[in-house]
Amino acid sequence: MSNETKDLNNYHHTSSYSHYNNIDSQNMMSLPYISGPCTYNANMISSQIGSDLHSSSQGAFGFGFKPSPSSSEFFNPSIDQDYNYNYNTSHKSHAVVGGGGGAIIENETRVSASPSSSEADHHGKSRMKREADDGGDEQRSQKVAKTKKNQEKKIREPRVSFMTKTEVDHLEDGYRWRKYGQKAVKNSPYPRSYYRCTTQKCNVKKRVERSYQDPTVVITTYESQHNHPIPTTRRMAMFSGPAASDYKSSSLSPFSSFINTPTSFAHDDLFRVPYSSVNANPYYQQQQNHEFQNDSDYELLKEMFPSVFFKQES
DNA sequence: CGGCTTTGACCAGCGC
DNA sequence: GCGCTGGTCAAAGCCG
Repeated sequence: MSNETKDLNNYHHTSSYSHYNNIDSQNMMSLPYISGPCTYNANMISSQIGSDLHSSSQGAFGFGFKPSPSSSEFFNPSIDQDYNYNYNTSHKSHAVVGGGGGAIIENETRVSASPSSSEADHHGKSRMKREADDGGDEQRSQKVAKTKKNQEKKIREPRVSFMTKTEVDHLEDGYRWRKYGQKAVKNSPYPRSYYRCTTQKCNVKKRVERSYQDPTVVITTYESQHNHPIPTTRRMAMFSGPAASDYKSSSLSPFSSFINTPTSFAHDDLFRVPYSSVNANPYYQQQQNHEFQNDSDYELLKEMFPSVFFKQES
């Protein structure tokens, strides 16, 4: 058990509960009931992805979870668009996935589209603060001015939230993260941990918090996008994955930890076992059921999660 | 010794 | 204006 897990356990039953704090539950979108092989409803996802993400030139959220096979059961991706789009739809459902390994897994997958300005403000603020701190107190006043300027330009990073049913708090996703903060969340017994990608010039952050409603669920929110391949050092040895330079061929993705296509885990036996029956690959769904309404939906998903699709198409 | 976590302090936004 | 809250910083400590 990780230190963080111990800490989280210590926080248990220390205060009252509220909602998924930063996950806008009212605006979250859930996938319909799924039985049998879990084919992810890519239609619903893609229709929620904003054009900002779609038009991203940096690729996509190139990450994939590597939860402990023994403890992690499932995870759900949701997309917290975090832009000023108006979504009038709100669906909620549960999926019951019959696992080939014998496990029955119940999950709820939501796509969140909650516009939020405070986050971006903090994002810009912190960057400004760091710049100012590097230069000493003299630049502190400049920081204020910069901050005001920055507020005029509210650049919001795309965010993707995943709800993962796992005992592991910090899921392995192939990237290296440095924890830079932990905060107690209002009305939640579980703290929220803040991580930053350790790669230089990569400002991807992620928040990890355990759902108060279901302590077995970990909510991971990624912010921004990696501008570098998955590092090959240390943890990557666990993946037996592609070389860092071979980013496009990586099998690691938000989907890949619960997708079991022959190519997805061909090199990772540990991966295959716990997710052997779960197929949530949207492309797989397209192939099997032709449920994509149009090519743009598929293309959109491809941009969001290229590592899945490159694997599929290779 | 480098990388990472911990943790109290700080700051800005927001609501009252 | 004040208090609350979320997000971040950074010093200190831990660990391999």
